[in-house]
Amino acid sequence: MSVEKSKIILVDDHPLLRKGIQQLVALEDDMTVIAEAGSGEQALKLLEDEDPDLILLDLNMKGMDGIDTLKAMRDQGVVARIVVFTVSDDSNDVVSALKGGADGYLLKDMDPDDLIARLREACSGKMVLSESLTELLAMSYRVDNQSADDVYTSLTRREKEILKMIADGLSNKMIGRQLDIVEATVKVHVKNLLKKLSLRSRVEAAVWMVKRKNG
Amino acid sequence: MSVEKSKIILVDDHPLLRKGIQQLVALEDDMTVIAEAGSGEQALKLLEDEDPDLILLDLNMKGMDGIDTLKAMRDQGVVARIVVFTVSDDSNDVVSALKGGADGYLLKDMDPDDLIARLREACSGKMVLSESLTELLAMSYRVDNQSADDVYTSLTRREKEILKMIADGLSNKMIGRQLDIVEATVKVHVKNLLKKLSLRSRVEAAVWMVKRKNG
DNA sequence: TTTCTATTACCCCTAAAGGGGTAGTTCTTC
DNA sequence: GAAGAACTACCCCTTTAGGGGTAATAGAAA
Repeated sequence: MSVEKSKIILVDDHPLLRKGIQQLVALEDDMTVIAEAGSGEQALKLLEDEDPDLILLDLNMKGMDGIDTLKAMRDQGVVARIVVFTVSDDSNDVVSALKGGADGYLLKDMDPDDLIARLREACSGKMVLSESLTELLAMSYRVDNQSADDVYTSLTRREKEILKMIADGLSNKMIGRQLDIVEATVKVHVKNLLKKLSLRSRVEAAVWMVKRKNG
Repeated sequence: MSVEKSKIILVDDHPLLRKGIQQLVALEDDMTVIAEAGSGEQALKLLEDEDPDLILLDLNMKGMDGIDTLKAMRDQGVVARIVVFTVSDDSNDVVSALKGGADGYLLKDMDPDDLIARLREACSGKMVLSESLTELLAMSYRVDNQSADDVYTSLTRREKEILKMIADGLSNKMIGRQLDIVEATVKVHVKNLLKKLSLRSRVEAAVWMVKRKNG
């Protein structure tokens, strides 16, 4: 009797990419794709019946996003190794995936043969990360120990209010008029929120806010 | 003698996706993938030797982006049908792709069988569009006559470069250092790009840029 | 050739931003 | 009631941003 094949589940909303990986895996004799899901919800349902060794999970999906799916899987007690497989090399995504219990983070932009090798490593229990992420991870630890969302909640009501207005392109004077306080007071709030967010200018604050909302 | 197969070139920076499509097409007897490119530059070089009937082009690539590649192809006199194949359902992308001379716009998030059918239609000269884009196109005509992308493309190379840096939070002085030009010159470019984009400050410009990219 | 655009660099100026401080008020929390 | 956080308002100051102008240079287009 031959060695048991590693059972893999693919979660990605692109049928084509699933097909590509599925056919790639099919060429190997030590692993097999036992199921596919096109959404987080579908994947969670699938896991009620299936017991895979590895789940390859896309982050950028319609509906429930990858990070939420990941967390839900862990909450559901899924013991399979979960490897995030995405195009995003945003440090926030990487960090929150790892904090959410991911066993790996691979970028889609990789060589097919490389992918197979990484999947094999992941099945054997190794943590797999794309090379280009190493530096990025180091950065994210150095720059902000505290995840982006924690920092935001540390802002006061007024600061959040003003941050939103900054992202709308309002000047301090205009914000003051809007809130019926003097410009000098607005500047105090801006000063404080920049410090809390470790940002150097209102431009960075605006970008931070926009990316946080829909990036 | 059998009918000639339609010759297809794939342009996408994800090897896996290329593989998926390539194998999918291989199952059909009326079309064949004759070449693949992982970047816009590579694709343009390829077209010096190859004469495909259809080019399937990803928008979101590293280096030269899809729209620029598309335009460059048309400038080079490429007569093949060019179908954009991407994840982006941003109306700006759709409009500028069509204005750039695309013969179709398909979302990656589609059924494999559907894709094959659409490719076949495209080869036969039909314009192919994903269903979900219809409403979006209507919207883009209703809301703003001048699409955001037209404005963007009206920027010079230098202005685009500086706009990106603004979105990264750099000050004029830092941009100058980066580009090895004096701050005063940077200010000239900022002044001009703000005017072209009808924006009132670098904060608005930064937000505009971020939203344009991933909003 | 001439014309036009892009890029560079400088002049002028005002407005806006940001960082430091002190200090009064209100409201909650211990 | 005391302590602390939040919000307000002002002082000081320097740096940055933005809008107007002129002008030289290089390269592409007509």
